[in-house]
Amino acid sequence: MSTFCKFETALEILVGKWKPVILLRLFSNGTMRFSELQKAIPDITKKMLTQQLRELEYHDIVHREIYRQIPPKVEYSITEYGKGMATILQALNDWGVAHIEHLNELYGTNHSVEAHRSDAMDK
Amino acid sequence: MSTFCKFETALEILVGKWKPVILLRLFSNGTMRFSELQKAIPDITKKMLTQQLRELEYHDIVHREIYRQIPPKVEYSITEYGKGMATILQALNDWGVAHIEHLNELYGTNHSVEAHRSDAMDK
DNA sequence: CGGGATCCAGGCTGATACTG
DNA sequence: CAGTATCAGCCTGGATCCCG
Repeated sequence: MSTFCKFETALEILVGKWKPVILLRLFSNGTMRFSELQKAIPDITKKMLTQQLRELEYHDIVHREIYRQIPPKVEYSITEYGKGMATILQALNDWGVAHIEHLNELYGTNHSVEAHRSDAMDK
Repeated sequence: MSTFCKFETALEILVGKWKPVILLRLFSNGTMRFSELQKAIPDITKKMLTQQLRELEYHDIVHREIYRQIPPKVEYSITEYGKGMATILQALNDWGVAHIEHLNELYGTNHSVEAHRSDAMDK
Protein backbone atom coordinates (compact mmCIF):
# COMPACT_ATOMS: atom_id res chain seq x y z
CA MET A 1 0.00 0.00 0.00
CA SER A 2 2.27 2.77 1.16
CA THR A 3 5.73 2.92 -0.30
CA PHE A 4 7.20 2.06 3.05
CA CYS A 5 5.58 -1.33 2.80
CA LYS A 6 7.95 -2.31 0.02
CA PHE A 7 10.40 -3.69 2.48
CA GLU A 8 8.37 -6.84 2.23
CA THR A 9 10.08 -7.18 -1.11
CA ALA A 10 13.44 -7.23 0.57
CA LEU A 11 12.24 -10.01 2.79
CA GLU A 12 10.98 -12.05 -0.12
CA ILE A 13 14.55 -12.47 -1.20
CA LEU A 14 15.80 -13.57 2.16
CA VAL A 15 13.03 -15.85 3.25
CA GLY A 16 13.07 -19.46 2.45
CA LYS A 17 14.65 -21.60 5.05
CA TRP A 18 17.96 -21.92 3.27
CA LYS A 19 18.71 -18.66 1.51
CA PRO A 20 20.66 -17.13 4.38
CA VAL A 21 22.93 -20.14 4.64
CA ILE A 22 23.46 -20.33 0.92
CA LEU A 23 24.33 -16.66 0.72
CA LEU A 24 26.70 -17.03 3.63
CA ARG A 25 28.59 -19.80 1.89
CA LEU A 26 28.81 -17.96 -1.38
CA PHE A 27 29.84 -14.71 0.22
CA SER A 28 32.63 -16.31 2.19
CA ASN A 29 33.78 -18.99 -0.25
CA GLY A 30 33.30 -17.11 -3.50
CA THR A 31 32.51 -19.41 -6.42
CA MET A 32 31.16 -22.81 -5.51
CA ARG A 33 29.95 -25.85 -7.38
CA PHE A 34 26.56 -27.37 -6.77
CA SER A 35 28.07 -30.34 -5.01
CA GLU A 36 30.26 -28.14 -2.86
CA LEU A 37 27.23 -26.29 -1.67
CA GLN A 38 25.58 -29.60 -0.92
CA LYS A 39 28.54 -30.69 1.15
CA ALA A 40 28.71 -27.35 2.91
CA ILE A 41 25.03 -27.52 3.81
CA PRO A 42 24.52 -31.20 4.67
CA ASP A 43 20.84 -31.04 5.60
CA ILE A 44 19.61 -29.43 2.42
CA THR A 45 18.10 -31.56 -0.32
CA LYS A 46 18.98 -31.14 -3.98
CA LYS A 47 15.50 -29.96 -4.66
CA MET A 48 15.64 -27.19 -2.09
CA LEU A 49 19.15 -26.17 -3.05
CA THR A 50 18.16 -25.91 -6.69
CA GLN A 51 14.99 -24.09 -5.95
CA GLN A 52 16.51 -21.48 -3.67
CA LEU A 53 19.44 -20.96 -6.02
CA ARG A 54 17.03 -20.36 -8.89
CA GLU A 55 15.17 -17.75 -6.94
CA LEU A 56 18.39 -16.00 -6.02
CA GLU A 57 19.40 -16.19 -9.66
CA TYR A 58 16.15 -14.66 -10.78
CA HIS A 59 16.72 -11.80 -8.39
CA ASP A 60 20.18 -11.30 -9.85
CA ILE A 61 21.82 -12.02 -6.52
CA VAL A 62 23.50 -15.21 -7.66
CA HIS A 63 25.15 -16.04 -10.96
CA ARG A 64 24.93 -19.50 -12.48
CA GLU A 65 27.75 -20.60 -14.77
CA ILE A 66 27.15 -23.81 -16.67
CA TYR A 67 29.97 -25.84 -18.18
CA ARG A 68 28.55 -28.12 -20.84
CA GLN A 69 30.65 -31.18 -20.32
CA ILE A 70 30.48 -34.74 -19.05
CA PRO A 71 30.18 -34.93 -16.13
CA PRO A 72 28.32 -31.62 -15.85
CA LYS A 73 29.69 -28.77 -13.83
CA VAL A 74 27.81 -25.75 -12.58
CA GLU A 75 29.29 -22.96 -10.53
CA TYR A 76 27.47 -20.42 -8.44
CA SER A 77 28.71 -17.05 -7.30
CA ILE A 78 27.41 -13.74 -6.00
CA THR A 79 26.80 -11.24 -8.77
CA GLU A 80 28.24 -7.75 -8.68
CA TYR A 81 24.76 -6.50 -7.94
CA GLY A 82 24.38 -9.12 -5.27
CA LYS A 83 27.46 -7.92 -3.51
CA GLY A 84 25.57 -4.74 -2.82
CA MET A 85 23.51 -6.74 -0.39
CA ALA A 86 26.48 -7.38 1.84
CA THR A 87 25.96 -4.19 3.82
CA ILE A 88 22.34 -4.91 4.58
CA LEU A 89 23.04 -8.54 5.28
CA GLN A 90 25.75 -7.55 7.69
CA ALA A 91 23.51 -4.99 9.36
CA LEU A 92 20.76 -7.54 9.64
CA ASN A 93 23.17 -10.05 11.06
CA ASP A 94 24.58 -7.61 13.58
CA TRP A 95 21.12 -6.68 14.70
CA GLY A 96 20.23 -10.37 14.97
CA VAL A 97 23.22 -11.08 17.18
CA ALA A 98 22.46 -8.09 19.38
CA HIS A 99 18.86 -9.15 19.54
CA ILE A 100 19.74 -12.60 20.81
CA GLU A 101 21.69 -10.82 23.54
CA HIS A 102 18.65 -8.75 24.30
CA LEU A 103 16.42 -11.79 24.53
CA ASN A 104 18.93 -13.43 26.82
CA GLU A 105 18.77 -10.48 29.16
CA LEU A 106 15.01 -10.59 29.13
CA TYR A 107 14.39 -14.30 29.46
CA GLY A 108 17.70 -15.81 30.49
CA THR A 109 19.99 -17.94 28.43
CA ASN A 110 17.84 -21.04 28.14
CA HIS A 111 15.43 -19.90 25.54
CA SER A 112 14.91 -20.87 21.98
CA VAL A 113 14.11 -18.16 19.50
CA GLU A 114 12.74 -20.64 17.05
CA ALA A 115 10.42 -22.22 19.57
CA HIS A 116 8.81 -18.88 20.18
CA ARG A 117 7.09 -18.35 16.92
CA SER A 118 3.32 -18.56 16.76
CA ASP A 119 1.54 -21.30 18.65
CA ALA A 120 4.60 -22.85 20.22
CA MET A 121 4.60 -19.96 22.69
CA ASP A 122 1.78 -20.72 25.01
CA LYS A 123 2.61 -24.33 25.70
CA MET B 1 26.32 -22.52 12.53
CA SER B 2 28.77 -19.70 12.12
CA THR B 3 28.06 -16.49 13.94
CA PHE B 4 27.25 -14.81 10.67
CA CYS B 5 24.31 -17.12 10.26
CA LYS B 6 22.53 -15.41 13.10
CA PHE B 7 20.92 -13.02 10.75
CA GLU B 8 18.29 -15.67 10.35
CA THR B 9 17.23 -14.52 13.79
CA ALA B 10 16.63 -11.06 12.48
CA LEU B 11 14.45 -12.50 9.79
CA GLU B 12 12.44 -14.52 12.26
CA ILE B 13 11.13 -11.27 13.65
CA LEU B 14 10.12 -9.87 10.32
CA VAL B 15 8.64 -12.88 8.67
CA GLY B 16 5.05 -13.69 9.02
CA LYS B 17 2.87 -12.27 6.34
CA TRP B 18 1.65 -9.36 8.40
CA LYS B 19 4.48 -8.20 10.63
CA PRO B 20 5.80 -5.61 8.20
CA VAL B 21 2.39 -4.00 7.82
CA ILE B 22 1.74 -4.04 11.55
CA LEU B 23 5.09 -2.47 12.31
CA LEU B 24 4.49 0.14 9.66
CA ARG B 25 1.21 1.14 11.24
CA LEU B 26 2.61 1.29 14.72
CA PHE B 27 5.68 3.19 13.66
CA SER B 28 3.70 5.85 11.85
CA ASN B 29 0.60 6.04 14.05
CA GLY B 30 2.20 5.51 17.46
CA THR B 31 -0.12 3.85 19.96
CA MET B 32 -3.04 1.96 18.49
CA ARG B 33 -5.88 -0.12 19.81
CA PHE B 34 -6.53 -3.62 18.63
CA SER B 35 -9.60 -2.52 16.73
CA GLU B 36 -7.75 0.37 15.13
CA LEU B 37 -5.16 -2.02 13.82
CA GLN B 38 -7.92 -4.18 12.46
CA LYS B 39 -9.45 -1.25 10.65
CA ALA B 40 -6.07 -0.12 9.35
CA ILE B 41 -5.35 -3.59 7.98
CA PRO B 42 -8.70 -4.73 6.63
CA ASP B 43 -7.64 -8.11 5.28
CA ILE B 44 -6.09 -9.46 8.45
CA THR B 45 -8.06 -11.78 10.71
CA LYS B 46 -8.16 -11.40 14.48
CA LYS B 47 -6.26 -14.60 14.86
CA MET B 48 -3.40 -13.47 12.69
CA LEU B 49 -3.32 -10.00 14.20
CA THR B 50 -3.22 -11.43 17.71
CA GLN B 51 -0.65 -14.03 16.81
CA GLN B 52 1.74 -11.66 15.12
CA LEU B 53 1.36 -9.06 17.84
CA ARG B 54 2.20 -11.66 20.46
CA GLU B 55 5.35 -12.64 18.65
CA LEU B 56 6.39 -9.02 18.35
CA GLU B 57 5.61 -8.60 22.03
CA TYR B 58 7.72 -11.58 22.97
CA HIS B 59 10.60 -10.08 21.05
CA ASP B 60 10.16 -6.82 22.95
CA ILE B 61 9.42 -4.93 19.77
CA VAL B 62 5.84 -4.13 20.67
CA HIS B 63 4.34 -3.18 24.01
CA ARG B 64 0.90 -4.34 25.04
CA GLU B 65 -1.02 -2.17 27.47
CA ILE B 66 -4.17 -3.69 28.89
CA TYR B 67 -6.92 -1.61 30.44
CA ARG B 68 -9.09 -3.84 32.60
CA GLN B 69 -12.48 -2.37 31.97
CA ILE B 70 -15.76 -3.08 30.25
CA PRO B 71 -15.59 -3.00 27.32
CA PRO B 72 -11.94 -4.10 27.25
CA LYS B 73 -9.29 -1.88 25.77
CA VAL B 74 -5.82 -2.89 24.69
CA GLU B 75 -3.24 -0.58 23.21
CA TYR B 76 -0.18 -1.50 21.25
CA SER B 77 2.93 0.57 20.68
CA ILE B 78 6.54 0.21 19.66
CA THR B 79 8.84 -0.25 22.64
CA GLU B 80 11.90 1.90 23.16
CA TYR B 81 13.98 -1.11 22.22
CA GLY B 82 11.79 -1.67 19.19
CA LYS B 83 12.43 1.83 17.95
CA GLY B 84 16.02 0.75 17.45
CA MET B 85 14.75 -1.34 14.56
CA ALA B 86 13.70 1.70 12.60
CA THR B 87 17.10 2.12 10.99
CA ILE B 88 17.29 -1.44 9.77
CA LEU B 89 13.69 -1.42 8.67
CA GLN B 90 14.30 1.72 6.71
CA ALA B 91 17.45 0.30 5.16
CA LEU B 92 15.63 -2.87 4.25
CA ASN B 93 12.81 -0.87 2.77
CA ASP B 94 15.13 1.33 0.75
CA TRP B 95 16.92 -1.68 -0.59
CA GLY B 96 13.58 -3.29 -1.43
CA VAL B 97 12.47 -0.26 -3.40
CA ALA B 98 15.76 -0.09 -5.25
CA HIS B 99 15.58 -3.80 -5.92
CA ILE B 100 12.18 -3.49 -7.55
CA GLU B 101 13.74 -0.89 -9.79
CA HIS B 102 16.53 -3.30 -10.57
CA LEU B 103 14.13 -6.07 -11.46
CA ASN B 104 12.21 -3.69 -13.69
CA GLU B 105 15.38 -2.90 -15.59
CA LEU B 106 16.13 -6.59 -15.95
CA TYR B 107 12.74 -7.94 -16.86
CA GLY B 108 10.63 -4.92 -17.72
CA THR B 109 7.81 -3.42 -15.77
CA ASN B 110 5.27 -6.19 -16.15
CA HIS B 111 6.63 -8.66 -13.70
CA SER B 112 5.43 -9.85 -10.34
CA VAL B 113 7.97 -10.35 -7.64
CA GLU B 114 5.65 -12.55 -5.68
CA ALA B 115 4.93 -14.82 -8.61
CA HIS B 116 8.59 -15.64 -8.91
CA ARG B 117 9.08 -17.60 -5.78
CA SER B 118 9.58 -21.34 -5.98
CA ASP B 119 7.59 -23.40 -8.45
CA ALA B 120 5.62 -20.54 -9.92
CA MET B 121 8.67 -19.72 -12.03
CA ASP B 122 8.76 -22.46 -14.57
CA LYS B 123 5.13 -22.31 -15.60
C1' DC C 1 -14.07 -5.14 22.73
C1' DG C 2 -10.37 -8.19 22.51
C1' DG C 3 -9.37 -12.09 22.25
C1' DG C 4 -9.21 -17.86 22.69
C1' DA C 5 -10.27 -22.51 20.65
C1' DT C 6 -11.18 -25.35 16.65
C1' DC C 7 -11.28 -26.89 12.27
C1' DC C 8 -9.74 -26.75 7.61
C1' DA C 9 -7.18 -25.69 3.08
C1' DG C 10 -3.12 -24.59 0.62
C1' DG C 11 1.66 -24.00 0.15
C1' DC C 12 6.09 -25.00 1.41
C1' DT C 13 9.33 -28.53 2.56
C1' DG C 14 11.36 -33.07 2.50
C1' DA C 15 12.29 -37.97 0.89
C1' DT C 16 12.81 -40.77 -2.82
C1' DA C 17 13.44 -42.21 -7.49
C1' DC C 18 14.73 -41.18 -12.15
C1' DT C 19 17.55 -38.67 -16.09
C1' DG C 20 21.08 -36.41 -19.42
C1' DC D 1 27.38 -34.39 -11.52
C1' DA D 2 23.50 -31.69 -11.45
C1' DG D 3 19.50 -31.67 -11.61
C1' DT D 4 13.91 -33.03 -12.47
C1' DA D 5 9.55 -35.48 -11.10
C1' DT D 6 6.46 -37.22 -7.92
C1' DC D 7 4.39 -37.94 -3.70
C1' DA D 8 3.58 -37.23 1.29
C1' DG D 9 3.58 -34.49 5.73
C1' DC D 10 3.68 -30.27 8.26
C1' DC D 11 2.93 -25.82 9.27
C1' DT D 12 1.03 -21.30 8.27
C1' DG D 13 -2.69 -18.78 7.57
C1' DG D 14 -7.88 -18.27 7.19
C1' DA D 15 -12.93 -18.96 8.76
C1' DT D 16 -15.94 -19.63 12.32
C1' DC D 17 -17.70 -19.89 16.82
C1' DC D 18 -17.27 -18.94 21.72
C1' DC D 19 -15.98 -16.25 26.10
C1' DG D 20 -14.94 -12.55 29.89
